[in-house]
Amino acid sequence: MSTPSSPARGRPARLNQARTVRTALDLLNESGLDALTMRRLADAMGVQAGALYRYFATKQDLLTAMAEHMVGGVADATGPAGDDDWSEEVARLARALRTALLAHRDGARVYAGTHSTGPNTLGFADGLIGVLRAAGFSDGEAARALYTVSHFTVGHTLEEQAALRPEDGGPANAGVLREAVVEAGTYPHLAATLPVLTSTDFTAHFEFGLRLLLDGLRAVRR
Amino acid sequence: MSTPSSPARGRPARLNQARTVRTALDLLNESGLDALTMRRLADAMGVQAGALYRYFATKQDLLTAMAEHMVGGVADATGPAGDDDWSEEVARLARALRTALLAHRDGARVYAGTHSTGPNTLGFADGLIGVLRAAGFSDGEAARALYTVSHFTVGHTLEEQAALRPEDGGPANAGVLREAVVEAGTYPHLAATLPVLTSTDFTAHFEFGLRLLLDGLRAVRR
DNA sequence: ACCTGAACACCGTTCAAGT
DNA sequence: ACCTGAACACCGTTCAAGT
Repeated sequence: MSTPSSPARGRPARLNQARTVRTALDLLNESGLDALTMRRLADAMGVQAGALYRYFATKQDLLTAMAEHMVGGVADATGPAGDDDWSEEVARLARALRTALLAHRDGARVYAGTHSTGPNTLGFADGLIGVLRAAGFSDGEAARALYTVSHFTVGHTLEEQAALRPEDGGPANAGVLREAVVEAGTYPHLAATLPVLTSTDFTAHFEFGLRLLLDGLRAVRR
Repeated sequence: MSTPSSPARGRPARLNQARTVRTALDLLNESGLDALTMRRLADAMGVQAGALYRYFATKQDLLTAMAEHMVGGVADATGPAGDDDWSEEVARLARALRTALLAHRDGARVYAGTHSTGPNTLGFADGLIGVLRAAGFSDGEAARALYTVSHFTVGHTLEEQAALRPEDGGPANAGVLREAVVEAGTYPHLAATLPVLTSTDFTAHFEFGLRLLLDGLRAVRR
């Protein structure tokens, strides 16, 4: 974090961290992660690429700030009055994370490639662990359940967004898989389940996995 | 797949797909994914970078072949006589996938970034779905369970390997998280569970998540 | 204090030309 | 048929110098 010193002497800054992150997220939505370069971002802000390094020490730092911004509000995905049972609260948080990642092109890829310790990321983690601790899970169970839910959610959304990209995995992916399975003729179980495997109802896939995790947590709790 | 035509006329080839993939995996282990460039790989093979494009149309194709090679043998991770119950078979397959990804530096990152339709990847998928179908799960349940198990396993291993890298997430990560949580003073649940959250017993984390999924599958099956 | 201009050390990929 | 050499169109990052 290379925040320029506070007293506003000299020229008024044309750049700042917040505006840079917002512009970067706009550019991400328009062009995708592969096209998000420091030069193009600088261009979009009417500045030279080197100038960005006054606000972010590395591109990785910028991506981390973008990831943190993307999950803003996810931690607030708690029950209206908190009278929901714990499994519905966990489901709400997981769904909110997926939705937040889906809200930006390549959102899951950006999130998976960074490790924010900002308030949005930590707030989500604290909230999820808090729900489970309140429900009687041990510290170890609650912490590990956070990891399981997070890894599943990010892993799922990574695939979901990859399947939407034209280059790799797009509408083509289903065809490629079908072709490979049929051509080989040696994968009876893949052949039998192809309609489900190539379904684009990603919400159904996500909800199935989420249900497994919640049922698993119920079983663990005895 | 740009396999050069079969009849061996002209010069004997110094390059081929199999040797290139093996050398690339060696280089990956030595230097990591970020240092795996077409130029460095060509160098390691005593050739110019452009020559690689006779065997792989793009770097992405090379990475896909590497991913496919990495998970060789994972599909064979089935019971010694097949007399195990289905949940132990699924566990075996999931553990074998994690182990295969861990066997190469940045293995999960390579795997997550590609979509192989080779026999190792499809064999794993077919095997896992087959175990579940034989156990009485519906086609839809079996196919979706494959996705859930895969996404969790890859997501987990992605984090596990990120935590082992020095630059981002290494031994430093635990410290960074602790610092952020303590400094803010507003994350009681993270503070309480910090010892578990920063534990480097990744096998325990993985086994917990796997157990949730298997218990969830048992519940789904009624 | 903030940004420009220009450079450094690279990338993935293409393709005429050599052997 | 297989590979070289050289180029094209980029990258992230640094840093003296301007204002």
